[in-house]
Amino acid sequence: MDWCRIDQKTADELGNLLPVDEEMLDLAEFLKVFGDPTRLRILFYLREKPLCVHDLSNLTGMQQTAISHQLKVLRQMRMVKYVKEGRMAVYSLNDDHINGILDIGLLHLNEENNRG
Amino acid sequence: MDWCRIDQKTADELGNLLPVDEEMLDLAEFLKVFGDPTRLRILFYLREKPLCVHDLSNLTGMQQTAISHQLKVLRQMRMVKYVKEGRMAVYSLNDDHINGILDIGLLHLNEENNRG
DNA sequence: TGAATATATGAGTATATATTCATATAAAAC
DNA sequence: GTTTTATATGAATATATACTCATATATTCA
Repeated sequence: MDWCRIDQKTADELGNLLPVDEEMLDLAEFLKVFGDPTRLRILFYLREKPLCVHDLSNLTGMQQTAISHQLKVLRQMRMVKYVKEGRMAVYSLNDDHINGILDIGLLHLNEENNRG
Repeated sequence: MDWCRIDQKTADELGNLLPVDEEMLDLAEFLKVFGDPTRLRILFYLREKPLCVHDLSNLTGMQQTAISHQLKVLRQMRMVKYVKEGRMAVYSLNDDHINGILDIGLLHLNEENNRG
């Protein structure tokens, strides 16, 4: 084997600390959701207040269909839920980890902004 | 205006709670890094131990060039740093927020796995 | 000096994806 | 019952991106 710095035993130990491949794919798929500004905005709004599609569309300045498509992604990842009120669908957050990640994101932003 | 549920005042208040557009783009770009399984693996390995490119390549089972390309992304986002040791480049984490996000990711994974 | 090793990078390619447009469904208003 | 409103969705398109291949650079070793 041609390892620069670590031996097989160390490699095995490291490997055991990580999620297995399938879990890693699931995790990447979950975290990928946070990597789009439209979805981020939706999540930031919903963390403040349950909102209907039309309001999210107006708040973000995006077309209704664009919002609906992104809400579908968020629904499929079980990150939001909704209740029907008449012809409206009122969406809200459905995953406790979203707030944690958004908060870390804000911390990161602040530190980046306070850089020389 | 045609808001289903909220008025202009509420909309303005909500808007003030969110990062402005440019910051939102930066934040999405930062969080997007976590949305790829190869980069995730690199980050999980580096959080345990500084490693050279070749070891990361062996540990992940990815080609050296693929790892180098991803390390370039991570460098440009200032999420990793490296020191040259002879002809090796030993990489390590360079952002305190990475661990927080990875930890939340693991929590999320566990909860998803403990579902019916 | 020449060969091997470690890393980086540009080009090309295949795939993913975010948005728009057209349209469907369903509830409310008239 | 027809129109309007709220939402969802399939198709098409444009863009982003992850990987591979070829290759360049730089260091170590013989």
